Amino acid sequence: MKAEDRKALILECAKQLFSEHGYHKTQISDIINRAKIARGTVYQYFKNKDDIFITLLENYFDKWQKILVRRDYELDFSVISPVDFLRHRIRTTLQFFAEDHELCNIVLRMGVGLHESIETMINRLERDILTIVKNEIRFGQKTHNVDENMDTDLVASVLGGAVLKTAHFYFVQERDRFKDKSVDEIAEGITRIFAPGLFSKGTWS
Amino acid sequence: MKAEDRKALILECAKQLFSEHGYHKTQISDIINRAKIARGTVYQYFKNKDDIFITLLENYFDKWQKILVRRDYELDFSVISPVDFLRHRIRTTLQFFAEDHELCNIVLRMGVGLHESIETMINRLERDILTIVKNEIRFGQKTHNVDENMDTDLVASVLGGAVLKTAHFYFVQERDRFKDKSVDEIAEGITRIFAPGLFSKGTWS
Amino acid sequence: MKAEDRKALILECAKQLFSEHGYHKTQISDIINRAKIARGTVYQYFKNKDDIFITLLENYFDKWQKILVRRDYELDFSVISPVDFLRHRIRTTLQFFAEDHELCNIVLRMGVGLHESIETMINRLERDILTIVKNEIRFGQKTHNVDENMDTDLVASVLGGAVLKTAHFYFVQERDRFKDKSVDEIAEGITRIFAPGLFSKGTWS
Amino acid sequence: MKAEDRKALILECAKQLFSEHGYHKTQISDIINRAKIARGTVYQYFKNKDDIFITLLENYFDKWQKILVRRDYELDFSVISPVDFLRHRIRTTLQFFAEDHELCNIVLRMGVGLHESIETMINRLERDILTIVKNEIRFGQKTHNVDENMDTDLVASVLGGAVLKTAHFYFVQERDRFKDKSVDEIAEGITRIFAPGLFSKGTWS
DNA sequence: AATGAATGAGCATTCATTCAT
DNA sequence: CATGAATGAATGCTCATTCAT
Repeated sequence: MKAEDRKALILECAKQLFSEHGYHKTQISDIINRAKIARGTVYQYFKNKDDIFITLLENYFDKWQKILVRRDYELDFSVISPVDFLRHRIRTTLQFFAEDHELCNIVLRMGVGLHESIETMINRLERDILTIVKNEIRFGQKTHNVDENMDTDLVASVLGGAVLKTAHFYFVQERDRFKDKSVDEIAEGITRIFAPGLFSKGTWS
Repeated sequence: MKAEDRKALILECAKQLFSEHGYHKTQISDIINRAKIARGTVYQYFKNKDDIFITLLENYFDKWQKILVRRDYELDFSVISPVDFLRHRIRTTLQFFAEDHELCNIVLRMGVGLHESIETMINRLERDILTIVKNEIRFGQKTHNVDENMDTDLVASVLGGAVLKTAHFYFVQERDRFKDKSVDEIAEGITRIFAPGLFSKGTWS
Repeated sequence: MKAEDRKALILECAKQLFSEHGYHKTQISDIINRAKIARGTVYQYFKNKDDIFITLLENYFDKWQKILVRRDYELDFSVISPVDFLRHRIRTTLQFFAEDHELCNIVLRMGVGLHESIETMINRLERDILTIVKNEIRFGQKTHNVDENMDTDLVASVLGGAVLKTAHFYFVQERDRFKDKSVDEIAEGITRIFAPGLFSKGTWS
Repeated sequence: MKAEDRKALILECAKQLFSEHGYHKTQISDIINRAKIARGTVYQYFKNKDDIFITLLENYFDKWQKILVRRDYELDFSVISPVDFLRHRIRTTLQFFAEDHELCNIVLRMGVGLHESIETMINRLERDILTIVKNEIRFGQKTHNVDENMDTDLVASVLGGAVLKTAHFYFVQERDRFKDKSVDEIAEGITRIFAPGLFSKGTWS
């Protein structure tokens, strides 16, 4: 077996396991068992466990950037409409994640790998939050303020993802940079983005 | 010191540490050092380390639900417009997260305690993704397809959060339930939600 | 409740628990739960956990010595035969253990209190040893060398207890004192004690 | 060093320590210090501390059974007398224990690792019991009812071991099975086994 | 290069004992 | 005397990493 193949084998097995059980619950033992190689071999190709994980992420990111660039060549910007461009971007991104759900899970849920009981709790919490959002959209549909053809699962997921990520962005990640930004201002901004799409009936035939 | 206070003290210290360093890198020793209590005391109030984390999440979720209910009393549904309702919901949720950025960090599971180098890598990846999205929005603004008053940070965060969360929802979390749903269909749905808000000029005065 | 009663209560509960689960697996918590007293109260009457155990053993030994002395008054040595004396001594001792099987268990099986799996193993080993001895006695009965009315359970227990205890006495406890004593010599001695009783037919009508 | 040797080394050191200080007082640290190996090495060969102990017991029991079988080939059952057979069995068993006094101590479970003070107390109790028995035998010798050549240490050990083991067997171990058996019946049985051997003068020349 | 036995720092958890109320 | 919250020393076990073969 060639060196490159062996490295790829380790990465593939690690990817599966990191996705299934998360970083912490995945042990070197698990990786070598699945790859059917010796313990020391891992360290011939990777500095340590972190290195495997980072390589995985880097590969993934590179792949994404390449896809973005490649797909762009297919677009003729002088012709395509903004809506088509947005749709294209979203589709390309989704396609990318759809093709490798394991890496999708790793990148978007790095927190996985806590103990059983905690995972259960987190999953319940996530589901509960989405359910609440979904119920409110359905209420909007009943009162004829929201298009009945809208997919509630989709809207809940989009809204939930947007709001939570934005909260995290302003209040944690870039907290210092935006410490003067008021909650009202952010809420207003998000509302303006969503309101037209959510409350303009007839677009979801 | 009353028993309830002591339990609250442990939770408070644990919350800070879990937020700062994540679950795995936070040790019982860190908690007791910060709380200035004895090792055994932790186990008088909590079954184990997991129990602390779960209690934190549960408290947080309860708190959120209570706030949602309480704020709803302030609304007169017969009068309020759908947009106002949406804005209200978003503001309430943001407010909640803004008030406790530590729990925000824990719940949204960034920095769950991976090693230094991995955290760095993940953060870079996240920032890079947002930057790409931001650049595209700016491009839209230059071509006068997107309102120039729009906050690119906000839109990037909203769009990024929405798309990534939706990818995770359909391709990982609820993969089996939606295995027949096509990527195009999902992309179309997301586009319909965002397009009206993003490309209707004049709403961001 | 009077002080003496309270001390007796603690001893009684401790005795039960030490017998059921052994010294190590019995925790102070178990004792105070069963006695329905406070944790600190135990230390008002006993210096520490050891003190409880030792008090239990001492009480037991005192009791036994008193019974031995008391019963002796009932005997008229000028009349009683040696056999009757032996029978009397054995009966008295057995009676004593029979009256308090919990303390019997504590005194005779101090080793109890290991982990589940070990206890299981030890018990199996003990049963296996007795079974082997029993089978050999039955073989003796089939070849008409041993009285058929003899109770094989009893003989196995007596022989097993005698040989194992003697081994422990000469090879562990008093090893130094008897380092010159040969195994053959000891085996010969034990044989002489048992042979007449085991192979004289007709005594077990 | 070969793997089997290393496992044997751990077992040997553990055996010594378990015999010296008992199961509970023997720590993994003690074992690795004596074996001069690393902490983790222990867990490469044994699942946990219990596993070491159980392996020790199992090895010992297997060894005993094998010796019993091996020695039996040496016997010609058509020729050997019952007394010779009994002597042979006892000698074989004693020989086995004599060869490994450490395992003897472990199996017969004295000194299972209680605290210093308790061990002392238990040992005193044991010695006292044997002394009482010994004195009574000497009294029998003075009254010429017991052969003067009899070894009082031996008889005390045999009688003590037999009676205590039998008490434990009927009143604790197999309590439910024999709840109808009277103390008198048991005492009578034991007496019949011992009386002929103890009171027939001239056999101990 | 490949192997896998050996390593040992690191950590959660237990539980007898204390002491302020 | 009684209480029970607080204490902290003690310990078994894990698992990423190393290195001699």
